[in-house]
Amino acid sequence: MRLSKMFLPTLKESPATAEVVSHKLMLRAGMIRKLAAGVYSLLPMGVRSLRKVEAIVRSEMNRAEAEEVSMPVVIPSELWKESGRWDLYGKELLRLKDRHGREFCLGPTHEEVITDMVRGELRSYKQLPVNLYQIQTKFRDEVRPRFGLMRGREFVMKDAYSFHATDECAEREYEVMRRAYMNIFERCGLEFCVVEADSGSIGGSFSHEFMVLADTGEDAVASCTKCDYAANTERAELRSVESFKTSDDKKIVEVSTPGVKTIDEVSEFLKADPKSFIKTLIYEADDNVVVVLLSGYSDVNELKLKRILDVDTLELASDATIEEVTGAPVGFAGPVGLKDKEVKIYADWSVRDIPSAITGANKKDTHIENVSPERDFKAEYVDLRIAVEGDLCPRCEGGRFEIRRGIEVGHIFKLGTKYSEAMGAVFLNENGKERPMIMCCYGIGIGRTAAAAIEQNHDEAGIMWPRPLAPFDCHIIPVNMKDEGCVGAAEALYNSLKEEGLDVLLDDRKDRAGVKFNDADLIGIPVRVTIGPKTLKEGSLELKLRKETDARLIPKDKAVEEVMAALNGL
RNA sequence: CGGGGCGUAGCGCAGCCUGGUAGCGCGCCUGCUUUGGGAGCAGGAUGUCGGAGGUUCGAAUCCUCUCGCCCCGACCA
Repeated sequence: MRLSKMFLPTLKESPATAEVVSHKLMLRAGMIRKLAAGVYSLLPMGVRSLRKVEAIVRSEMNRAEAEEVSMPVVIPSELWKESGRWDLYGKELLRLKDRHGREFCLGPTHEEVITDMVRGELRSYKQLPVNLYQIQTKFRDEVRPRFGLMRGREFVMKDAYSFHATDECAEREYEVMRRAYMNIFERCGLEFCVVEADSGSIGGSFSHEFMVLADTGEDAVASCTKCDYAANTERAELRSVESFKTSDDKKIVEVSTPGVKTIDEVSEFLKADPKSFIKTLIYEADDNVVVVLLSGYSDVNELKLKRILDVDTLELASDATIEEVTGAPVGFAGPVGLKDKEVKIYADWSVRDIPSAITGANKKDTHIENVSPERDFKAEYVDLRIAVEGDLCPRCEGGRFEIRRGIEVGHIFKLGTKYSEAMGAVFLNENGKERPMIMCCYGIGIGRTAAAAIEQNHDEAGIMWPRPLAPFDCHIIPVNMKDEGCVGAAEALYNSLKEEGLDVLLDDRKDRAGVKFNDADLIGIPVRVTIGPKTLKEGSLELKLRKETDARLIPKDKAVEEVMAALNGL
């Protein structure tokens, strides 16, 4: 491609609204432009780079013998009503009506459509398994889209769905896909890790996320320093505490704490360590009220709580409910004495580790000291906290958690029969018995992967594309467009490299060298060849890798081989 | 949804408090010079000041409503 003819509007300054590096650089490098919140157009440079991601994804999916299909973006509401998600999915599902008033939605994910596609067609265990995928635009009306392609409302996703006759078969395919995903992200040149994850509203029995490690990541990953356990912190299990720490038998005493409510305030007021507090939270779960206890320094993991309670909705109780349950204003709740009120108390394991605790007294302006969990209240002990740095690993002896930030670029789920049962996707097994198909699904954010690659590969001057994702392989810069030798050599190299099958960018604009160099650094093509009159006189050109600071001279008549060699070394 | 902020030229911003005929830098166009890390000089074009209503002799500026965008939180495959 000739840069003089390319639609490549680069920017010197970052638009004010961009916050993260990948977003800023994608805007500056002329890859994307915003149309509305979370909705972007891809410019030629953006398309090129996303196509590279798609090509890698497609080739690995095909190699794993999944088959490509293409499903509609506009989906009739009936399918979503069948699965039950029309009512459960919430506002993220963009709903619309056609001219007849029939309801549709824009597909945020395609379990319903694919299930509808195979049911009726696949009737026998002999026709299973199948694995179908597509690369397609999705729409999710996110509450807060941000960071450009990282979290858009409209985005390109590769989604795959497999159908099986048996659990074993489903799990085998899950493993095949896990490997395919590892190949994909390795081929993209990304530093990533695979973690256990929560399956969220998509449902299912287990799932793994593929996380590109980057400080700007929206997810936190806990990984063991000793064994290979790694999980999203919203999922990470913690080591259980089986026995109570013995208390020293002091009697409970009330202390007056006028107007002092939060753990910080009370610990300051009583000159007590926050670790000796039991934090009491009151939740409304579906239609019930539950009380949750944690050690004073930890935070509740609402996903774990939701799973334990097996409820759809969970939120902190209103002030009125808290007063009703505890008999005291907000800020003085505690577990002691609550047993009369028919509320279920769940305590995190960490509470067992506090022999003599301070809690609210369920009485205005009052706390109590010397509370002994075993002696003074009954609770069900479960894993409820969010994992933090230094927590003990649940899987090995002596390992501890390390917490890092990650960008979720891929997610695979074993769904089980959630959709096949709801939608009647059944087959006949060897015994002629009707059974729901076992399903798995597998997703990759294409644009997000490209964005994550930039987060991981950039410097002050711009993008440093990993070769496999780069919009072009080689960038040729004739330094002076009025120098015939210079232009001639550039044209010749441009043509030869194209003949080698490379994607080549020739900066044939009549601009000064500085402009070209700065744009080159910004758009980040991995190999750059500079052709200037000075070195040309000696029969050489300059070859520079974007990731290295220094250029080296190469003989003009060996230029093609040198460029190929440099690319192969990347 | 709660809290905060911003909408003025393609981009980045000033002007608003204290009302008086819209400005700066970059970019863009023309010409000459320049040509190895975002050139210099000269000339030039570009605005429903997000929108609607109001106050006023007069509104980018004050008031009301509204739309859009961004950040933090809540929420979320």
